[in-house]
Amino acid sequence: MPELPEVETYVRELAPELAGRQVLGARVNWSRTIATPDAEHFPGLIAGQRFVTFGRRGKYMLLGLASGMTLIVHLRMTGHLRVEAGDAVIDQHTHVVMPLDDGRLLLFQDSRKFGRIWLVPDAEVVLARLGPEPLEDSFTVDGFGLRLNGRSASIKTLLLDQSIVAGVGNIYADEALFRAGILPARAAGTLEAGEVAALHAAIRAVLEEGIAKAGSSLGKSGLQNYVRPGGELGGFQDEFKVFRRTGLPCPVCGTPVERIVLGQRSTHFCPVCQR
DNA sequence: ATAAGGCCCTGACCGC
DNA sequence: TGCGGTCAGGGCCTTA
Repeated sequence: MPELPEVETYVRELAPELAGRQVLGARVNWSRTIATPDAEHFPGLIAGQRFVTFGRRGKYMLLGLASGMTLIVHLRMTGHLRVEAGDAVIDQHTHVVMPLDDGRLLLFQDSRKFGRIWLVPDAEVVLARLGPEPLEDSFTVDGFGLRLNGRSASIKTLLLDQSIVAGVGNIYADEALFRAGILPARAAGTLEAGEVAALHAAIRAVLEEGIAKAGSSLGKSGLQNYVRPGGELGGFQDEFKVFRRTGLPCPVCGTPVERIVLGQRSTHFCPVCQR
């Protein structure tokens, strides 16, 4: 699943491909992909726009345009944004086709159709609910602790809440909780100060390691939820300690990794190393 | 305000 | 081999 490290990799690797390129127009094959404006008006509004800046906020890709507008892309589960040759085959999963001024095509593909695209004058309107960026100074131990204080929901559930901290998804939540030695089912408000600090540090560590490995590529047999824009796989899936390792030995103590469901999400942990 | 559950989607997988 | 049922899950929505 594209989470913060995967989206960061996307932005870094797409930037050199798109910098200075102009979009000539768009064909929308699945209208719900376009969140803002509506799919009918999107082609006219994107035509003539030129990419100048590249950023990320949480799991949102921010493609800044010379007009001052921002093309925002959220890949959700299975979205892919890639630049391909002008004669590339447009398959049934390609929901938006944007020809570029160099003859290539910017494609948005998404088999699950959960991904969304916005073209807006003010990106903040779309991003308003997001909590702090975990790798920036605005994400502090104290602020994190305040957000968890008094909450009865499980810490795992709150790590997935993008208003608590932006960019953490199911993979990095489980891996961060393992590294911090905290059981995912713990009520968030019961974490002690030392545990909050350990989790804060673990979140940063797993995200940074994820970025260094260009993200996590996983998928059931062949179908990858995430591949880098150029088609290569990420490498962080080989570093998982607990995620999707149910029944396999904990790399620290050898106890079989357990799986439970929290907040309707698969959750993996070591019952001995995590307390 | 918080917590819990449903919904959107489709490909992979499982059991019969 | 074919087929129906189940699972995966990010973010948003509704309900209590």
